[in-house]
Amino acid sequence: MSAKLTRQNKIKELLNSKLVSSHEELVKLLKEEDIIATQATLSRDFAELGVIRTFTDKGAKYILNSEESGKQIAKLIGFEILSVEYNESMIVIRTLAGRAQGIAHYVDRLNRVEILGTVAGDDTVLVIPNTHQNISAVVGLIKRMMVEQSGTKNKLNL
Amino acid sequence: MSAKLTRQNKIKELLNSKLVSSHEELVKLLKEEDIIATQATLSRDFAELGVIRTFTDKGAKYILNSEESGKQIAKLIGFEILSVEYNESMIVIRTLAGRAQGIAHYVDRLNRVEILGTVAGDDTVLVIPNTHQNISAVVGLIKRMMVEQSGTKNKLNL
DNA sequence: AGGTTTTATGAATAAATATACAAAAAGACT
DNA sequence: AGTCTTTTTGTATATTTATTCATAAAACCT
Repeated sequence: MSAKLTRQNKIKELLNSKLVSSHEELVKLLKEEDIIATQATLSRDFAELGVIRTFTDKGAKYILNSEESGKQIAKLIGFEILSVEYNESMIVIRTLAGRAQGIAHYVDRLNRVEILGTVAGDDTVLVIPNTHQNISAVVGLIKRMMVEQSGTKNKLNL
Repeated sequence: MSAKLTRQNKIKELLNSKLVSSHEELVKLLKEEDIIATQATLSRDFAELGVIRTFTDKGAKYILNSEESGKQIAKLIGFEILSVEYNESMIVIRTLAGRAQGIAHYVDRLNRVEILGTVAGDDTVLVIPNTHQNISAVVGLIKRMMVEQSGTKNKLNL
């Protein structure tokens, strides 16, 4: 495994397990694991990994992008989307009985600004786009998402 | 509305509609709307609003993380509302898992003509306003209702 | 209203992050 | 092996963001 990959994997691990508030802090944590890197390198790593900075009561906190972690969840769910339809103000996803909650949860975890929220029943998910968003763009987003995750493009009528 | 609230609302609006890559950039955008503020103020606003920084192919991008900022205020509210957001045709109330039904029931019981009905999932309530109703008026109604319940008006960013 | 406390803000500056540039390391291909 | 190309990294520095300290504004009392 390349040095870069080793380091980035360790970074993911550390971000998931510790509260990291600055690049320099992470430099030290890495050093404890015998991985030497400078702040500049971490700055680049953060961009590549899509690390995001959030605010906590204790100041900044760097975490891995939720879209990434969301994708991990998705694999566990296993989508069975039957259809994705929409009118001018919302999108309706049809799925198998009992799957809607999981799909809605996944969509939520994507944390996309384009999406205001979701409501899930048993076999239907309602996706509410944000104001100012072109709804077909959001539909595209969802379809791409689902296809990516399910790998069953052909089965779907997308 | 206080100057701070006006500004923060405009910030939310701008972050949802434009790609903002730095504080200074937002200073200028705000100035175009006749809102004068310095970078220092925006730094504080970002922390309060729970704005997060993500990476795009075009560099940094600041976006709202309603879930995060919502959590900060959640404890202050009896219902545990995380956020109240809306687009041009409906309102989405986020809450903790299992609370949505109770909140929807409460909204129903208000028996307001402005509200056509509600749909509740597990952690999300959809409020459908009556035709021709000004949606922000209905949002105001809901927020006031929540504040009445919690009695913590000033602390909330609602 | 006037006095007191709390909250909000700006200017200056400290602290943190991103980047330009040069050099080293790693591959790729004879 | 050697040469060329690409990728990765560090140093130094530019840029950006957070904070300190002082002041102003707002809220809160009698």
